[in-house]
Amino acid sequence: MAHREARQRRPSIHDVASRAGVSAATVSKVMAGVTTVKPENAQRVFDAIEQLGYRVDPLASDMRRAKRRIIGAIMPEFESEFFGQMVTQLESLAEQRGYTLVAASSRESEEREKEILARMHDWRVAGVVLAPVRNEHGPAAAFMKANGMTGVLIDRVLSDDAFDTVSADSAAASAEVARMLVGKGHRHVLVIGLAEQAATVRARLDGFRSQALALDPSIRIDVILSEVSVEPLRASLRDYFGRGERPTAVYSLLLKGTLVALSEFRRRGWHCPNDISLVGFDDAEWMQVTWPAIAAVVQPVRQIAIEAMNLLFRRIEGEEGQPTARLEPCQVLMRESVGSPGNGPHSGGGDRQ
Amino acid sequence: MAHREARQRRPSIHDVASRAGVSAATVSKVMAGVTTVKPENAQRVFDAIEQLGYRVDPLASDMRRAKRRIIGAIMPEFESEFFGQMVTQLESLAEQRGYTLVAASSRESEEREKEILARMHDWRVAGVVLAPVRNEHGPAAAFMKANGMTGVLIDRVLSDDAFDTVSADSAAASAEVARMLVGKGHRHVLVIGLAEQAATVRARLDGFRSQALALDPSIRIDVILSEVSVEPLRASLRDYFGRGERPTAVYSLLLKGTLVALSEFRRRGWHCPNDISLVGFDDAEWMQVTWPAIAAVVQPVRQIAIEAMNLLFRRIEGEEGQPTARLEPCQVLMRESVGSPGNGPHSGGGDRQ
DNA sequence: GTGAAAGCGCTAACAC
DNA sequence: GTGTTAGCGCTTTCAC
Repeated sequence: MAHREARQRRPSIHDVASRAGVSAATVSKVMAGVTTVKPENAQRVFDAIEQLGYRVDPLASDMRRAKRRIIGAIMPEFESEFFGQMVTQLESLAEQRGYTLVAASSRESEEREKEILARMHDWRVAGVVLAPVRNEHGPAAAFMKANGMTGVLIDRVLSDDAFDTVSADSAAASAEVARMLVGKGHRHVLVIGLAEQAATVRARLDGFRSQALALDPSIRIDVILSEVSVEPLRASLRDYFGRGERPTAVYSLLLKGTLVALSEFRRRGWHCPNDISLVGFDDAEWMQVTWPAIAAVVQPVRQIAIEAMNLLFRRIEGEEGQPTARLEPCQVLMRESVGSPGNGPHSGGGDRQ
Repeated sequence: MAHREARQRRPSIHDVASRAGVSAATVSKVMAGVTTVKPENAQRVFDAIEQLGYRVDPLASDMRRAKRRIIGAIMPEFESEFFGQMVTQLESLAEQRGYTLVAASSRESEEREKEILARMHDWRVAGVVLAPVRNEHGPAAAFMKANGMTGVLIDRVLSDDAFDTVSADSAAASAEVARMLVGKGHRHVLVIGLAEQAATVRARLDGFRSQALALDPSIRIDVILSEVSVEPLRASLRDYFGRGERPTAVYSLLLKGTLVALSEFRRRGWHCPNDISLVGFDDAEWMQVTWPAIAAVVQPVRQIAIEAMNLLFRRIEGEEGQPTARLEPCQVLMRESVGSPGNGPHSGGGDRQ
């Protein structure tokens, strides 16, 4: 590596060309790996590149090409482990194919989601991985459709007539949760979630309910779905318990719900699993270190990312055909927050920790 | 909005120009807000833009300009709340100034960090916000320096002779933690951390130690610093407690350490704060819902992001002068995990829950 | 095998 | 006031 006290203008392909005594076109060919270049010249080009520390300008390069080697990723938020991992995976997969990932957060706003998409369209990204705020029927997907963008929908989606979709198999996971809870003897379960993310929540709910009822038709399943945000959910929950409802287990359909449930338990001095059991959709690192550890459904982030990118690149490369709707299997992690009812439920919040 | 069944080529500035009956240059001027354009023509341009749904191609635009309106952000990871929030903030601040943020994760690897930086350099980003894996003396900062890139260093940094730095005032926060713990009567405290992130950890450690010793010179402060990763820390901690060491409080200098401490407590059946107190650097959402809630130092993410972007843009706009080293104040959130020693320490892990 | 020429979509001088 | 010209740095025919 030559020691360049670099400042100002970086060497361009023409600098390399003149130093190697060839034309810019030849340099471009050498870099593209075209074999028809005389080995001797190729070597001189490589030498010049090395000496100058030359690197192609991806912008200029993309400018000329048909497709730009940029993938856009739109997530509802960056703050959670799930989407953090997702972006990390997507970034790495995009890189592997020589693409740059440009990630943006819609901050749980459909309006912003559409704006971001418009901006990505301006950038003429080759493809988009969209994790919609709500579901596949939002304005963002419509925008993509209307503008002929190529993309894949992930996470809060079930299936779409225009785009491939990839998400966790929530229904199957929920069914497994049902089997576990019923198996442990629970016959009164509260399910909490956010109605806004309609399709996915429905799947999780139905998966749980049908399996639970199949196992024991007399089981009682209460459901609290908050419309938009998490705070109303907290209020409803507080109200629900305040009315004297005493399910033996709570299944939260989303991470924030798990947090809310825990804090409400805490408020009442209930402990898991003696006073009540808890399972949450979505795992988090802290769940295995709390007292007790919280049982959770682990989403296959990596699988979703890999599958999404595979599908996306297939479309980018021009593959036609009906959109597919993939469901990747989850893993249910049993932990101590789930026990059998009757081992001292609601023993009165003995306040030892 | 005209209903365009968009496919293939988007309208270019020339399409707008010909439709408006002016030249491309005029369109460009109108969009740039130049006032010397005849109002009538300006109007026709606006109309054409609207009818065609025209939007500038930022790539092409940046291509021609001197500086590209792209800011690179490099974080050690995306999975934690802290960096997730940071990216969200940075993205929003960049947008406000008409820039696009391209975020990348170095995945805690200095080697990868340098590669990413090289790629950002290829992109000719206007500036970089770098949260280094280790500290300001790593290869990434050196690369930036050698290539005359403009940037700001954040988080795991103290000060630098080439770049502005912004980080949380760990020392002051740690001093406050010391005041609190000593104030509660703790005279034997274990501090845990990662040695790799040298400078910041030192600052936190020194801040704590000097304040604690100032308050009570006889206080005993044990320190466990794992070299590189968190797992050895767990082993050391297990060993430490296994030897029969019984501090009345633990101060973890990093989030993962807090998790490790909790899980080790748990393994031994200890509960906070009765058996041992715990404070961690870095807050997380779950910490307020566990039993008990975990006391934590909250980093001023937003302030750091704002300050970093201010400094960065000032440099981008050509401001010269000595690099500054900013420290933003933290907030110490007292929660139930901290109590007074002697209220039943090590009472023997009564295994309720 | 290689280079000249054209041009991706835009903006900035500089004429007119 | 506005259009012409000349690129930004690259890739891609298409002659030679």
